[in-house]
Amino acid sequence: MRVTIADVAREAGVSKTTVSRVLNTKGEVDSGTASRVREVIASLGYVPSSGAVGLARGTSRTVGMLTPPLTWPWMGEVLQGVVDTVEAAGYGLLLFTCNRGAESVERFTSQVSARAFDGLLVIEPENTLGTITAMHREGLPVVLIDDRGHHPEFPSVATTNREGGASAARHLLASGRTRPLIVTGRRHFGCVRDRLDGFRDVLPTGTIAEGDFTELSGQLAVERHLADGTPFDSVFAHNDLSAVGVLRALRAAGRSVPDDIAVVGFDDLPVAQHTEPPLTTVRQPMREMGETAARMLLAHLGGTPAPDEPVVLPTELVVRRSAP
Amino acid sequence: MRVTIADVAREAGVSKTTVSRVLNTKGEVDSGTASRVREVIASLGYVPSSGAVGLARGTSRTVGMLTPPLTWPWMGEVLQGVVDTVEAAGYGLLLFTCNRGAESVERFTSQVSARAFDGLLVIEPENTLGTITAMHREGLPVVLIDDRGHHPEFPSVATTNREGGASAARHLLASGRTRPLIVTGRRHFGCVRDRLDGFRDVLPTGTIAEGDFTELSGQLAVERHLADGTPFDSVFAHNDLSAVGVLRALRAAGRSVPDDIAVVGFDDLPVAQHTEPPLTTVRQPMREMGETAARMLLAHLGGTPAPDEPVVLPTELVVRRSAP
DNA sequence: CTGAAAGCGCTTACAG
DNA sequence: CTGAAAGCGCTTACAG
Repeated sequence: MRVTIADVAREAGVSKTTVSRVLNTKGEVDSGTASRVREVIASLGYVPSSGAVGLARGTSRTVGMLTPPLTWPWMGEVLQGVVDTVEAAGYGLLLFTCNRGAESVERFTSQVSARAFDGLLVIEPENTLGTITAMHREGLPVVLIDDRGHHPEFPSVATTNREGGASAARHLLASGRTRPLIVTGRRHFGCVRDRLDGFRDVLPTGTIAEGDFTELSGQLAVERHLADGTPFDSVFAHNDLSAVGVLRALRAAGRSVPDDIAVVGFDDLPVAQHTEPPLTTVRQPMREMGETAARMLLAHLGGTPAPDEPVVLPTELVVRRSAP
Repeated sequence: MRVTIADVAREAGVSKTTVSRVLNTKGEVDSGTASRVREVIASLGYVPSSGAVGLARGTSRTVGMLTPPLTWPWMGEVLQGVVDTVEAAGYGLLLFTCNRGAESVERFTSQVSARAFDGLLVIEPENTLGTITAMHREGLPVVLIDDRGHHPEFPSVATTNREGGASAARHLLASGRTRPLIVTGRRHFGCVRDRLDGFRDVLPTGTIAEGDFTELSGQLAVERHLADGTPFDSVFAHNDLSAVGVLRALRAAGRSVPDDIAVVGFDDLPVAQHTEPPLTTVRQPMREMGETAARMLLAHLGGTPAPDEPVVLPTELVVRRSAP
């Protein structure tokens, strides 16, 4: 049988009210009584039922998190940052991915109405930004971890995409490269525009090839421009995955990296250390973004008003052999 | 204000009991009454509070999951398999990682006592198998996703490590390799012993180097045996990460893969497609293991007795250029 | 400093 | 087929 607050009260010879006060350290309890109650709690191994506490208090001490597919290469970092922060605050983390179409979005929505969690962390809500915005308007605290420049009407954490692009350009320029091939992601993403603008502020020359963040798109872009005869002495790929495709195509074409062509990526995934040659890249602080977003949400739940500007964490250029 | 079952009852002119029966499709309700209630539910946008339902029913319709660091390369696959299955069943998934030492284990333990979830999925519980076993004995349904051969006293899902090792050996033997260097993981892991045994059943010759599943350990093993003058015509690395280190060391030493030395890994991480040359490896069905474990746990929660043998999912040899 | 009682929002015998 | 009432395990005014 489960041990309840009533068992503790009986055993300690006090009321449930008093046990509750001890549990929640409400101060106004005689210290002798309090320590007696604490002893009973320990000896009985009593732990309050989270469901009952939640019902009585009207909060769940749980935050929800809605993510894109967990197999995305940097998801583990973000998630780890979130889990660590949430756990340390004594909150639970409820995970949702909604990657099975409308039905799963609906299910998620009803979890929100069911008050299964007090606040929501969101990453890259492909087609759900509208739904999320509606939930936020209804009063659900939300924080977005935003790699793509959505600029929502609720708090978010982002990174310095523009400065990241600029840092890549400065690095290439410093080693005398002036004719970059830029392999972007989809142009409708805010982060892609920012990375591109930052880069071109510094290095306005070169060629732009629109990719889609996949390895294949990096490979195809290089193959096409090599075939075209487009002259380029370097490549700035908007993410590491497409940079891997770039490296592959260059190797296949017999171009040496970095001697013929220097390559810079974006993200700093683990794979960046394992490419041949290892990839110079602009690091996104994914774990820190997860931690920061979780802290913002928890602070908001604790009553601190949320910042009305996105919180922006700095990128960092990581120099490896593909662009020394 | 939150819409409650009382609001629905009043609006529909019935008792809360009746609304509850409609909600839980208990049959014994007049179909006219039922549809009227359903209309009111829809028009009010009523969703039952999960906390209240959980308290009244004594279950949370939530499963917990305890994982090692989420940045491990194959965690995303497992987690995705679990989340999909759990979501589809209408359950929530509460995530814990306990990677901040004793304090976080304690916190996790108290979540268990708090009945925050009905059952637990566990991956690779480094130092927590004792705790978990105790929880299982106390009545918590548990399923282990087991990459390491723990053979616990509760249900688990595993993969064919022994046959996987054997398939690697058969493949190498078929291309005429007879002097393998085997880079293992830590020998106390059951999976390491199994992979080794399976391999040696087929190919009992060669040299064994104990590694620890890190890239560095693969690299060092090769460097050492190259320096030793140990003759080997192939390498079987017990995971892909150490295989990456193996490839790096071979390249640095000017050995060609696969002409001089063929290399086979284990796992089939995404990186296996991006190494130079791409890595032949034994695929572990991580996503399927996650799905299967989640299904087993849900079935158990639904009353089906759990299988007393581990459920074993097959590995598959994926042939790429490092060992054609 | 302490307790009796109401209430959080449901479900579930029990009675009709 | 339907409802009143008790109960799930807590918290929180309120009164003393």
